[in-house]
Amino acid sequence: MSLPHAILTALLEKPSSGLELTRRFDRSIGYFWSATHQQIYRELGKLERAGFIRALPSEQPARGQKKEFEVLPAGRAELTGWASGEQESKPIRDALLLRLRAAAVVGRTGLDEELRRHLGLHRRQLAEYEEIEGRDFGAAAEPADRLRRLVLRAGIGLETFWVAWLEEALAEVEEMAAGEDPAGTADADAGGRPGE
Amino acid sequence: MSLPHAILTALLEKPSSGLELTRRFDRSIGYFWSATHQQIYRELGKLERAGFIRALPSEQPARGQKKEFEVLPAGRAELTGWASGEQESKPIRDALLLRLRAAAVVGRTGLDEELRRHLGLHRRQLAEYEEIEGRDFGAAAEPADRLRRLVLRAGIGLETFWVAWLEEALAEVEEMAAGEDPAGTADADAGGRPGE
DNA sequence: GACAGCATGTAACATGTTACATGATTCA
DNA sequence: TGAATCATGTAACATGTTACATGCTGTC
Repeated sequence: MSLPHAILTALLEKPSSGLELTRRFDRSIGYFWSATHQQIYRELGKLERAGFIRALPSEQPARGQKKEFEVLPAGRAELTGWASGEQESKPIRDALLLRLRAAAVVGRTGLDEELRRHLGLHRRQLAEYEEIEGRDFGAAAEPADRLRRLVLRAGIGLETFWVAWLEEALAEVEEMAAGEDPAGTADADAGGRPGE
Repeated sequence: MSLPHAILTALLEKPSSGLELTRRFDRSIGYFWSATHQQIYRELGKLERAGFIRALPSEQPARGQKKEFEVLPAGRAELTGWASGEQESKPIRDALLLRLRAAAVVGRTGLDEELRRHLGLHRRQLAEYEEIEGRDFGAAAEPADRLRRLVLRAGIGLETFWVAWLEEALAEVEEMAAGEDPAGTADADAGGRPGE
């Protein structure tokens, strides 16, 4: 139940059309909550029917015509309630970690290239976040900007972690390849299973 | 498309029934790929129909009777292909960050308590991971265990990050409360919007 | 008027969540 | 025999993904 609240937040920051929202979900908000345009249009319809948002009156009701939405008081109240309550964070769900665990059982063919590729991606993302921080956030500003900067710093911290972990993982995998299994393709045994 | 592969990995590590899998998805594998028993049973059905796994022959086909599964060669091949190919990691999706961003617009009522609560949860999770590392992984072992340890170290790194970030966020939010907005409940304005 | 690009959608399907249903086993 | 627990499932719905459909606007 977070996409509607992401949309309400974005619309409070600035009334927008579906496509404008889609673009903002590719940057900004999208850095920690992504959504496709199909999801956004579907959700805009629901929010409108629920009375949380309304289309800005601009006479065109037709398909292919731009349609801007703004948040109504009920929508702001809904968002306030959601933001101030309790909510558990979901456990980690990461396919790369899963694949590492699979590689422990079926062999680590191609693993080092994949780790290197991800390392490159995360380094690029980290650089992008750091550029945004340098460009948009200078000295301590008003509360709203300080909160947005905290969010950005979470992104920076996470990417920093991934870069460090991937470097560690790559070193470990290369050391394993240099060691007892020159081909690096043999299946590992299934005995022991610590970590259960 | 990761749950079937998570199940194949788990079954290769050890043939299991649906309920046993469910339990392992609450520890171990579940630390980076969670699943409920309903998902697991549904997926076991699909994997069986696809010829990737089979029920161990033990005569009982009835409801309420334990049913153990093992991976067939086709299943192992499927997993090997999935683990050795390319695959993008999904962008971050974190509701707490989204709520921080919402708080920048609708006010930060209750935010500090929520941050403290999450800090406690992440500290506990970190301690659990560290205990597992100390208990199950000693000196460098065989390749399979070294890979599993790498996965665990990702969990440790992520929790370490969250603890550090939450401490930073809490300090910042408390400083904001001590500053220009004693009540801490007023709405922030919507002007500026850096980070777009 | 043809085409590119903008803008809004529909449809079908996969995955994840929540609530509930049913049968087997054990033990008081 | 009745309650607790183990074990396997169904149903309904919410959310996310992929592919496609339709109408508008500007420009060559």
